[in-house]
Amino acid sequence: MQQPMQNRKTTIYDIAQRSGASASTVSAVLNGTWSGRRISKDTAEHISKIALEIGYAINMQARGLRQARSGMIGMIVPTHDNRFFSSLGQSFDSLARARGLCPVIASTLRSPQEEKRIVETLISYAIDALFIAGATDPEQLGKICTDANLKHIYVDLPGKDAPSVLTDNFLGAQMLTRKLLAETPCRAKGPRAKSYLIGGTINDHATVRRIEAFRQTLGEARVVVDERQIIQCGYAPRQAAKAISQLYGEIGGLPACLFVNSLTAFEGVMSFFATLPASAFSDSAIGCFDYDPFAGFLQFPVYMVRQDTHQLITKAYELLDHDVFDSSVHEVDPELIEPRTIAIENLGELG
Amino acid sequence: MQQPMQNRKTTIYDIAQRSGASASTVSAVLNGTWSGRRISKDTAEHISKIALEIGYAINMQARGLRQARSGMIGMIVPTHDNRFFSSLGQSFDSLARARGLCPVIASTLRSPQEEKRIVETLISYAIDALFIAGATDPEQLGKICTDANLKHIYVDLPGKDAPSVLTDNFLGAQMLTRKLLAETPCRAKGPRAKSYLIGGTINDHATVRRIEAFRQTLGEARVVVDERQIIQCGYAPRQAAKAISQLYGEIGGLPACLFVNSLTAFEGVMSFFATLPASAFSDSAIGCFDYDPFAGFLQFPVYMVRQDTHQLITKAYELLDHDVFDSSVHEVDPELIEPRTIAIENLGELG
DNA sequence: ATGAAAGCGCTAACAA
DNA sequence: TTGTTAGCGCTTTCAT
Repeated sequence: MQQPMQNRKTTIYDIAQRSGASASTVSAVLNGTWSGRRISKDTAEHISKIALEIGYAINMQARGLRQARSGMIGMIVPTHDNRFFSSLGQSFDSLARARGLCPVIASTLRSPQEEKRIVETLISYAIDALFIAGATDPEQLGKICTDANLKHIYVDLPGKDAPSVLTDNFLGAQMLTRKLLAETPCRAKGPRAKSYLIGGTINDHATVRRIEAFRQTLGEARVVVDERQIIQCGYAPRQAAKAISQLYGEIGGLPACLFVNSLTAFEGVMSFFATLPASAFSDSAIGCFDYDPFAGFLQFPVYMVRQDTHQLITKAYELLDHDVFDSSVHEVDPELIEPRTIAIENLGELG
Repeated sequence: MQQPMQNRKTTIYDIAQRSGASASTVSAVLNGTWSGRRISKDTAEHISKIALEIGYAINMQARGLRQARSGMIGMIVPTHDNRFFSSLGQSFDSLARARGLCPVIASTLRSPQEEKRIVETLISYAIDALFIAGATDPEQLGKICTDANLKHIYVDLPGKDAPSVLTDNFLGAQMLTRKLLAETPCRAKGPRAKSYLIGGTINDHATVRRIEAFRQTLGEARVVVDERQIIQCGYAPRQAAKAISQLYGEIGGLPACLFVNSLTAFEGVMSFFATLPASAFSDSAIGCFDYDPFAGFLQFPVYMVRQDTHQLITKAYELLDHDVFDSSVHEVDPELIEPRTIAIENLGELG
C-alpha cells in the first residue's frame, strides 16, 4: 500500500501515474534522452509540466546507482583555509557547476592517512573524477585511483600515473629572485650581504623547483649559494618565525635578499618582523612566493608571485574533457606582483 | 553470467560467496550492526578479513538509496575564496569527518538563483543536513529545506524557521568602535572629525547589527551619527575604493575614525590608500570588522575583529546532535585583534 | 512512439 | 545465529 503520508518523496512513478505514461517514458523525458527515444513532443511537454507542478526532484543516488557514477567530482586539498587552495577551490566549484557536476572539496590536513581515507570515501560515493591538489603521498593516491578506475588529475604537484597541471615554479622563482636582486640595496655587508630562501620542505616538488631557480638565478649573478642559505623549515608560521629569528641573530640583521617560500611561512616571518624597528628593513629586498593583497602594503615593499589558480583548474578540466590520461605535464605561468598593488581580478564586483 | 572483467566492483555478494555467509550477514558485519543481529564473532572476523583482502569498498549510493540518506552533510557559502568562509569551511570539513560524514561545501556567489539550484542539487543527493552560511535569500532556502524535510542550520545569519548560530556582531562592532574612539587622534578638525562606517549592505543582518552598535557607541560618546556617515557600498573592493576616494575628496582627507565593514571592502580601501602619502593616516584611527594577519602590519595601525569560526561551526554541529530544530539564536563572541599581532591560532604547526 | 521488466548494491523485515 | 526476500528510485534493453 502506498503510504499516504506527506513524507514520501515524489518519484517518477507518481508522475507516470498522473500523466498516464510509463515510468520509463517519464525517466527519458526528465533526463533529456527523450529525443533519442522518439517520444512525442506533446508527451514530453506534458510530463515536464506535471513534474514541475508537483515539485519533482530527482533522486541522484538512485540514478547514480543505476549508472555507476554520481555526477559528483572531487578535489582534495591540504586545507580550505589558505588563499591559494581556497582560490583553486572557488574555480573548481564554479567550473564544476558550469558543467552540471556537483563539486566536493575535501581537506586532508597534509596527513597521508587522511588522504587515503578521503579518497576512498570519495570513491565509495562514485565520484566521476578527482583532482589531487597538494597531496603528501601522490603515489599512494594514484594507485588507489587507478585500482578503482577513477580518472584523476594532479594539480599543483606532479604525478607519475596521470596528467599534472602545475604552476611554472621555476619561472616564478626566477622572476622573483631576479626582481629581488635588482632591488637589493648594496649597503648590506659581510654575512648580511647574502641571499636567503626560507620555508617549504624538500619533499615538495614546488619547493624543489623554486630552489633550483633561486640557485640558478643567483649563479647567473656569479653568486654561489651554500646550504645554509636555503632554510627548509616547513610551511608552519611558528617554525618560520623561529628560523628567521635565528638567522637574524646569526648574521646580525636581515639579509640583503630574502625569498620567503609561502604565505604561511611569511606570516611567521612577520610575527618576528613585528619586533624589529622600521630601520631594520632598509637594507633588504623581501619577496614571497604567494599572494596576499595586504602583504603588498606593509611597512616595507614585498614582491609577490601569484599563481593563476583559475587557469590551473581550467586546464585540469580541459584534460578531463579531452580524455587525456597520459602522464603529461602542463605548466601555467604565474605573475609577479609589485608592492603597493592589488591584483586587478580582486577588484571585481564579488567579494 | 558474472563478468570476469577486472572492472566489476566487488560487492557484498562476492564476499558472501567467498565466506559462505549470506549477503545480509556480510552487510551487517560490514556496517557494524552485526552485534545487534547476534552474529558470532568468528563469522564477523572471518568476513571482515575477507573484505580487507579483496579490497572491498562499500557503494555509498546503494546504501544511501536504501536508507534514504547519504552520509553527506552540506554547507553553502558565498565564496570559498574568502578568509572567513574558508575558515568556516575548514572547521565544517574537519568536524564532519570526525563524525563520519562526508562534507560538501558549495559556493553560491551571492546569487539567489544559484542558492536555490545548489540547495536543490544537494537535496537530490539526499544530504543529511545543511548549514546555510551567507545566503542572500534565507527565507527561500528555508522553505525548500522544510519542504524536503531537510534539517538545516543558519550560520552567520539569522533564519526564521530553524536554529541560527551567529557572531555577536553587536559586541564586536561595539568593541571595535570603542577602541577606535579611544585611539582617535584629536587633531582632525571640521568634517574630518567625524566617524565613518564603510562597506556592507542593509539587506545583511550582520551589517545591520554592526551599524546599530556603531551608532549606539558613538551615541554614548554624545556624538550623533547622520546618514552620510554610514556608507553602504556593498562588499566589492572596487565599490569600496570608489566610496573612500569620494569621501576623501568631500571632507578633504581621511576621517578621524574609519570602521571598515569587511576585509573585501578593506582591500578596496587599501587600493585607494596606496595612492596617499604616509602622512595622510596620522590623524585617523582605522579598524576592520574581519581579520587578515597582514592587515595588522600595514603602515598604520589597523584594529580588527576576528570571528570565532571554529566555535560557530562547533555550535552548529551541537545543535544537530541535540536535535534542536526550533528557531533559537545562538551567539558566539568575536575577538578584538590589536595591530602588530598575529592571532595565536595561526601560528600552529599546520599551514 | 511507448511500455514491461530486470537490475544497480545495499539494508531490513521476517523466517527459520 | 543466520538466510530469504523484497524493495529503495532510477535507467535501459527489449518488445510491441
